Order: sequence, then structure tokens, then C-alpha cells
Amino acid sequence: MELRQLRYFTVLADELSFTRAARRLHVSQPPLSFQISSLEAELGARLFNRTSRSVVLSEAGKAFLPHALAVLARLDEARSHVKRVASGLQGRVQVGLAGSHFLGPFPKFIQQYRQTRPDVGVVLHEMKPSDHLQALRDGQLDVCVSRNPMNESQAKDRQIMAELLWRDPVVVALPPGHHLVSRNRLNLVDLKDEDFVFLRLDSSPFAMRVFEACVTAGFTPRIAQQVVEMPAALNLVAAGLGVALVPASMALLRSDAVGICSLGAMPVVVPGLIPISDAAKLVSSIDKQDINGDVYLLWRSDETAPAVAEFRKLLVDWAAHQPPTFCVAN
Amino acid sequence: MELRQLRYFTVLADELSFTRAARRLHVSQPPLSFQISSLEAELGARLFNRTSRSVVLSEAGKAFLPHALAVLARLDEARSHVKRVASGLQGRVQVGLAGSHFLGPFPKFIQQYRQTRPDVGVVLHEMKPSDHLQALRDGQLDVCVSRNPMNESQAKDRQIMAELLWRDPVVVALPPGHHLVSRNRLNLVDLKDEDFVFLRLDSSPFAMRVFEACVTAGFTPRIAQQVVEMPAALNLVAAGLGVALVPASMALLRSDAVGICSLGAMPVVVPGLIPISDAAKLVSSIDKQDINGDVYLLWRSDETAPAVAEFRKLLVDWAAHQPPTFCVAN
DNA sequence: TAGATCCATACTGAAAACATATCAATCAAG
DNA sequence: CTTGATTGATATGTTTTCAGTATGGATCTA
Repeated sequence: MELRQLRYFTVLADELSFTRAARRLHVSQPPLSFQISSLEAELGARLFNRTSRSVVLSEAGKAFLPHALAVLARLDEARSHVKRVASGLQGRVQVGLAGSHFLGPFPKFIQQYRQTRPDVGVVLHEMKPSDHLQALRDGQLDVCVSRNPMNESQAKDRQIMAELLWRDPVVVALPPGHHLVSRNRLNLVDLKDEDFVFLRLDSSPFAMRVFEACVTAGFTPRIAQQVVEMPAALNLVAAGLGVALVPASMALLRSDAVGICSLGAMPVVVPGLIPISDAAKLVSSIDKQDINGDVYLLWRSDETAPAVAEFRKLLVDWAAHQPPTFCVAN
Repeated sequence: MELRQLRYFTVLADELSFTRAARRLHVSQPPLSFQISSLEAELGARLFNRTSRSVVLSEAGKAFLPHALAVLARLDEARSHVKRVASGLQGRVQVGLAGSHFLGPFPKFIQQYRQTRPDVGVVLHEMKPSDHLQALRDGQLDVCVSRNPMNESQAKDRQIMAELLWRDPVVVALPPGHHLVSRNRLNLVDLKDEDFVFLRLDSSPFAMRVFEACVTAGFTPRIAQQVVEMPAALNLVAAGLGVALVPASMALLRSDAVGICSLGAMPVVVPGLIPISDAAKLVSSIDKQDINGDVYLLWRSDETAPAVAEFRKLLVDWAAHQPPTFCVAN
């Protein structure tokens, strides 16, 4: 059985005339007759009763017609389905992210994306940042939104790719009335005698990097409190239990309750909060550490799903064109 | 798009190896590669991601696979459906019949037929016998069970065919205590002074034939009562309102209440009811009229539906092999 | 009765599909 | 590191299939 035969059959069943049907099919009449009778031979039944002046569907033909129409319709459906999937208009994207990103620019993008791509299922998986890479490699996730910039040792065999989404400098959150609040820029080593509120080092590569930066700066931070979520750290700082090194976007959430100081070489412009009076550079040992909470998008380099590729491209482009929430003056 | 491509695709999606799939498809590997890439070109998307040592379904391929499988399955279904319809195992038969045939052998056949052909819908249409022919010609009915033997004038252009199902001689039903009851054979003319219970002449060609037989026999029957259904006629006879000329099978229904006499030349053997003491022939004018209630099957000669043809053949064969309810001795 | 219409058949040329042979890339074993 | 084996892609020649033209038989209409 061939699809050509099904197409010929359905048209002939509609026209009930070999001559007219052949015209509509843009073939001459003999091939049409041949294909129909060949189809009949294979099915073992006449599909049309030909009385020399008329052609009518036989019972077998009546039985066959809905199947033929359904098959042709299903193929059209298949074609458009494949086109949609291949162009990224339909599919599924598994996104891994830490809870803190629900508080940044990311939800706004998701909302817009869902409107323009209603047939792509975007599934957000909140999980510990330390699990992101493994979940990506396992295929549980297609992309990750993460503060982990992917150093070379982590990106084994170049399997994982990363691109910057938006900057998020690290600032120092100070309890209200803390003696350092009056300053608007600090060096890391200025904090060596403070009590610290830290994210759990084993669940956040970002926290680990901050911790190691302190060590490199010459002191081991005294960890007075450990938390899992950034907002909790800020709540503890606001309660006076210590200082914290957090991304500026997080500190902004409790700007009513904690003091914020920019850290290291780069003065951080938090619009409407701490005006920059002095743009001069402060050089310190921490500069080289590049301590920051910049947010990256991670994905497998061998990922081929069009919906994922589209999602990635749209997110990176969108992020590049967003006005930055925080400015890093230089 | 061609069915061959769908078949190749589904097997390749199963094997995930061009070499193995080609073996399973009994073709060499290059044609398989060609057909797949041709399908991909038409769909505008790669269906498989080939990394030089492995073949995996792409997202587009994953989307296409269920459609391809569904189409191939639907075609199998279509094949078997056509086969069933063409062999008469599936279909629809519209049967016209008078209410009186529900009282004869016919229901038993229907029951057996329904058991052996559960997928044929047999629809029984009780209707006036006078409407049978028109309903047949209109296509409302496929076959009729009728006492109308189809004389030549009715069978215009040989459009309607007929075949005898079972004999049903006409007998005379007499009220209890009627003076003719003692005889077991009568000539039609013996009834010339009786009151008659008749079927409505305009609804039953059989009644019309009986009426005309009386006229030919030399008298116009005095119609005292008119009914539509045969059993009603017998009830009226049992109530003493007149005599009736009815098929023997009908008279049998009220054999407790009416006397039965066979009519004309042929002694009727109603098993267990009226034993034949005399097999000698009585010759009368009515002989030539061949007045009887024999039951025929009628159908359009151009009918092509296999289920109808099968039904017809099975019914005629079955009827021929049934032991006769009434014997016509000669 | 002649002409027109319709489907079927016969034959020829073009297109499609297949098989054989071969190549480049990759992997595994020595 | 090299060699042999395996896999999918490519090239080419052959066979099969399909469509087009021409034609015939049957039926309907004028």
C-alpha cells in the first residue's frame, strides 16, 4: 500500500469519476485506474463498483474511506507537529535554579516566555546549587540558572557551557547601627574580626567561593550562623547576629533593615539607595579573586533539543537587553 | 512522504542503528540512509542525531514517532476492516417483513445468524407488505421476507429477485362448530355463501391475491370484517364472526380455537393436527390460481453489499435445510 | 445510427529505489 | 601509537515502478 494510492482513492471517492478525479490529481486517467485497481488487488476487495456509466463506492470502499482520510489527516498533523518541535515552538525545558533566583529578574522572563511560547512546558526545579551540575549531566535538567561561573576543572571535557546573564556584585550586609555602616566601601580584610552569617558551604558553591576569598584575604571567617537560603541570612543580620557577604540583589530585599556596603575594588551602584560619592578605585588583594554573585546560564554543550536551544538564546538575549539592576562603576 | 519511509523510520527508531535496521528491513544500508534523509529533508528537521558511533532520536524524531506508529497501525486496521466488510463478516442488513413473520421460522434464523455474525447489524423493519417493493427500490431495505412471489409485471426490468424460503399453503379457518368443520378439504367455491374476515386489501398483496382467487372461482367474497394483522383475523374467526383464508402457519397459532380445512387440490399436512386419510387429488378451478401463502425472500438484483449477499445466501440455504412445518402432499 | 463519454488495456519513456563498491571517521585491541 | 573493525555517508550502475500516449469496448444521447 502506498500513500499515493490513498490520496488517489480519497479524491476518487469524492469525485466518483476517474476522469474528473485524474484532472484534480494532475495525472492522466490510466495511472489513476491502475493505482486504484492495484490498491483493490492488495486489499482483496473492490473499492468501487463500476457500472459502465457510473462509479460508486462499494461497501468495502465505504469502510476504507474513513481510514484513508484519517491517515492522511494524521500525516498532516505529524508534519506540523515536527515543524513546531524542530523550531522550538513546542517542547519541554527543565530549568534548575536556586530559590534565590525567584527574587531576581528571572521570573519576569519566564512570564514573557510562557506568553510567546504557550506550547513549551517550562518546568522550574528549585534545588541546591551544588546539585546543578550533576542534574545537568544526568539529563534531569536542560539548563541551570546559577551563580557558579564554571571554572575549567568543573567543566569536564567541555561538556557544560555557561554564559553571563546579569551582574550581581557582592556587598556586605551589616546590622543596623554597626560601626562600619558609615563607610560605603570596604575591603574584605576589614571584616576579619566580625561574626559571620554564612550559607551552608556544602550546598552552595557560591558560599564556598566567598569563604575561600576570605581565607585568601588573610583570615578565616568566624561563622556564627549557617543558613540555606539567602533571605534567612539577611534576616539574621537584621537581627544583629553578624555580618554577611551576599549578592547585592539579595541585600536589596532587606534594604530597610540592614546596612549595605560595597566590597573591594568596585563601587556598587544600587540605584536610589547608596549614591556613589567617590568613583576612585580601591585596590586590594581581593580584586584578583573576582568575588561576585554574577548569575550565569549553564547548559550541556551537546544539547540538541530545539526548544531548549531557543529558550537559552531568548534568555541570554533578553538578559543582555535588560537595564542592569546594579551598576558596577569602574 | 511515503509509507516506506514511515516503515523504515519506525524500525530505525527501534534499532537505533542503520546497519541493524537495514538487516531487519531486508534492504541494504545505503537505501535506508537515503530514505531517512529524504524524509528528514521533506519534514525540514533531522529525525536522528548521528554522532559517528551512535544514532539517537532527536526531539523532532521523538515527536514524529507516535504519529508514524499510529498511521501504520491505522492502515493495518483498515486492511482488516475492509477484509471483514468484503467477506460479509461486518456490515448492515436492513430487513423488511410483515409482523406475521415474527411468528414463523424466521426469528430462529435471525438468532443463529446474529451469533455467527456478531458484527453484522441486522435491522428488522416491520411494515405493510404493500410497501416492501418500494422500500427495496428506494434502498431503505436490502431484503424482504414476503408472501409476494413477484410476478413479472411487478419485477420491472428484473430489478427485484425472489427465492422461495418455505411453503405455507392457504387453509380455511372456520369458527368452532361451523358446519364445514367436519370436512378436511374444501374447494374455494364451497365458501361462496360465507361471511369473510379479510386482511385489508390495500395493505396486503397476499390478501388481494386471495380475493381475486375468489372472484376467479366465481363469487365475490362477502367481507364482514377487515383487519391488518393475521392473528386478529383468527381471533375474529374464533369469535364466530366469519371464515378466513389464511396461511397454515397462522392458523396453527389458534388451532385450539378454530377449525382448519385444507383448500383446493393439495391436502395440507399439519403435523399432529389433521391427519391425511385421503391423498387423492381434488381438481378444482382454483388449482390453476396456485393460491398459497408461500414465503419468499426478495432483494435488488444489483445489490452488491457482501453482508447482504451473505445474509441472503445463508437464509436461503438455512430455509432449504429446515424440516418443513407443513407438508403439501401430492 | 452517429457521436460523445467513460473506464480499461497496451506500450513506451522517465523517475525512483535498490544493490555493490568505496570512503571517512571512530573505537578498541595489540 | 598503530592497526583492524565497524559505522554511516557517498558514488554508480541496474532493475523496478510509475506516468503518459494511444487505443479499444461499452454505454448513453441526439
